[in-house]
Amino acid sequence: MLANPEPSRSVGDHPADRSWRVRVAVDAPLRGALDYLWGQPLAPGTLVRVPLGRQVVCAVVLHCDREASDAGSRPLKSVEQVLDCLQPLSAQWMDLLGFAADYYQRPLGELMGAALPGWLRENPAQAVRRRVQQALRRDTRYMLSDLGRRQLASRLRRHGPALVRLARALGLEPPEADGAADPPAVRPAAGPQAPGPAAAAGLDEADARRLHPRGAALLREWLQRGWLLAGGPAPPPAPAELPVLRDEQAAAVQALAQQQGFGAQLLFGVTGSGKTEVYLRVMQQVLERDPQAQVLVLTPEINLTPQLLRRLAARFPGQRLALLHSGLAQAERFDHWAAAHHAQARIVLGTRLAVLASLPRLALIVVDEEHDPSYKQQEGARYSARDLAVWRARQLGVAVLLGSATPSLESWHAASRGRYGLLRLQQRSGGELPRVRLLSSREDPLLRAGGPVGQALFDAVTQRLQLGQQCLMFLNRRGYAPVLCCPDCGWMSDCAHCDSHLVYHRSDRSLRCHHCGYRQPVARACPHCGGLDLQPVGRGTQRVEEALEGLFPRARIARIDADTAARKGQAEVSFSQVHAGEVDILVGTQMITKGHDFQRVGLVAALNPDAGLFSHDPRAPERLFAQLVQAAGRAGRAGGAALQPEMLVQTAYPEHPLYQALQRNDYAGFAERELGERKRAAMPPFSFQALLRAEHANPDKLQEFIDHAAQLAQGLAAGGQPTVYPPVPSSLARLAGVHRQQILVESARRAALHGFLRDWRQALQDTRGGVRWAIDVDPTDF
DNA sequence: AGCACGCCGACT
DNA sequence: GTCGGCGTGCTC
Repeated sequence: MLANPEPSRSVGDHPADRSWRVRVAVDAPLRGALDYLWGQPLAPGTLVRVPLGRQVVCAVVLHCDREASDAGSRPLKSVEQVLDCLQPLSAQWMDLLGFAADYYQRPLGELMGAALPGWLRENPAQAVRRRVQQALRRDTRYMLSDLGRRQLASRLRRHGPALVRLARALGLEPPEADGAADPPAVRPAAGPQAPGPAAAAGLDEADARRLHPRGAALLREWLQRGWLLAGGPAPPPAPAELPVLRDEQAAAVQALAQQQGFGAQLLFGVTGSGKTEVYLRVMQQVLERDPQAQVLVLTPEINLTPQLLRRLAARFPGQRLALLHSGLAQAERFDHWAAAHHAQARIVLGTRLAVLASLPRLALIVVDEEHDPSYKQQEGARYSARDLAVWRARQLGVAVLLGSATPSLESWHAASRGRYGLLRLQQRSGGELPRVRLLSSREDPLLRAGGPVGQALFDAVTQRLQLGQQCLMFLNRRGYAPVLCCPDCGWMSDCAHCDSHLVYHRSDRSLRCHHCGYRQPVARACPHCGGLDLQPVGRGTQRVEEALEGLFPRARIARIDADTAARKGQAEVSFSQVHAGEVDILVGTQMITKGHDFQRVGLVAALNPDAGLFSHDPRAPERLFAQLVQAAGRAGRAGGAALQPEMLVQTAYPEHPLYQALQRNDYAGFAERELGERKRAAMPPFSFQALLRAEHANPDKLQEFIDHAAQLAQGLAAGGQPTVYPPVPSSLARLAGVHRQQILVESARRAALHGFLRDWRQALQDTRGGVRWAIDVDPTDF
């Protein structure tokens, strides 16, 4: 299967060559499967290239049987190429994608298209073959398995010296003492600390070729027989070098060690309680128990978690680690995907799309920051990577570990019902949790005067700066001011294409729409009345930065948001300046609350987080709570500071239960209250929802469609299952010149909702009118 | 999704 | 007289 030296066959013209009917899924918005012909039967999961219209596309074999001679119907086309250098996708992978396609109401081919690397889809078989051979060879080292050790040991005497050299280089001890063994030419394995004997690093194909004329072929052959392990064994880290686990951590690791088969465990740990160390220990157990096992680690955004990547690489230096995220170049992503698909990568670290990766030996899934909204795909197939991770773990009978300091209400609810295990980490390993102080912004003179910083916050910052500590200022608005306003006539800088304001950016004197990207130079005079006194209203990070420069003239101030990060690497430069102590005050959006632990930050301030309290989006409070907890966690972990780290929240509603719970560090209390509200309102997790989103440039056409859809839904939901709410404009009713409406449906029973969605989708598919629409199952964004 | 085919306005 | 708008329909 692997690296078959024969080139893939092209189609022949003999009828005998076309006697099997191959049913495939293609990445086109086609509901049904397509049939082709091929000379031999192809296993389900085989990747092929097939002609479709006048192009050739990648497809996955679903099924294969003898050609049914349908006389009269149009003759089938033939499969063009079989990508036989890649193992067929497993039945379990096919089932996973089938489930996801069905659950999220999307064509199977579309899901497969999303799961397979784009490079694979766009390249012919020969190019794929070349790349696979490279990808699987490069940096891949092989070690003997126990089986291989026994088999080779019993054969060594019968073979020549070249084979003996090869076997020894792979780690087979010489049968008798033999001091003359020359060390093989082996590069050290990738990874920051990979010392140890040369054999521990394993051999790659190039090394093998140097040791034996047929070395590379032998490696492949032995790999197939199970004599070899890819990646080499994890040199087990010496226990003395590992951090000592606290009791809570040890108990969590122990719980996972004892778990048999499927189980979802919610690892609820405050910031700094050592969740990552628990992941690493549990991973180590799994990787050691089965020398071929693979672990999938999901993370919200890979660019924001360089520390996790570094720790994985440092802890498992011998293992090949694959990365899967959209930031990789296409060909590079293919290499990682292929390494995972052929089980050479034992550890796969990726963002939500990685949950769909082919992982034939998957034995454990870790979902870090499981509450993070970015696990939900917001276009195309709108799947939840967290939910699919749990499904996949159940399918395979393996553990899934969901980690968070502020779990999603869904997971918390599942844990409180006993459906998930609950593992708590409540102690912080280094330093104390920052104390939370709520600062009322109501009577503050500095805020009344229009500044971003109240008196209490000003004093606190001053004190920290005097102590040589750093301050983090967190504000969820980039730009200078969210809108420009004419005091004479009331004109506001509205976007011509969206129902939103143009944000004033002072750096280049532009007005920009943060939704559609529209951009224009800032007007000198009011375009409506000609008034010259245009006023920026409200505050963004740029304006805060400017104000802070005035308030703290001697402080070194840096800003990190999507605008400063637009320059490649700029954010990392700023972050490293903070780490190096070259910055006193860092201003930014939630970008600064993720991924980085700052040792010298003594104070974290949320300048104006109240918008999350009263949003029409029912999930806004839990997002706000999670954000604030995350921000608080940035405060220095190095104990021994002269002053305890603090989180300050400037709010007009210090008595609000959300802030009160934050102050008590009481996630459980917050969650119970939110869940109570959810229950009263019959919202998830006490019901199941789906949303029909429709959009069109012409509001009348959109209205016509959405009314029709509502009518259809009412007809299909006779008996009240599910509840169909009336159509409403979406939160940005007009975006980039397109009008948007939506219909919410909700049911207490998932099966009822699901059956309804099937029928509704089918009926909608038959309606014409050019309106773009999609069903969003378990929507998180309204 | 692509990529055709198919009927109605402003251009060499 | 053509070039080209995107509505409609199909891809085994």
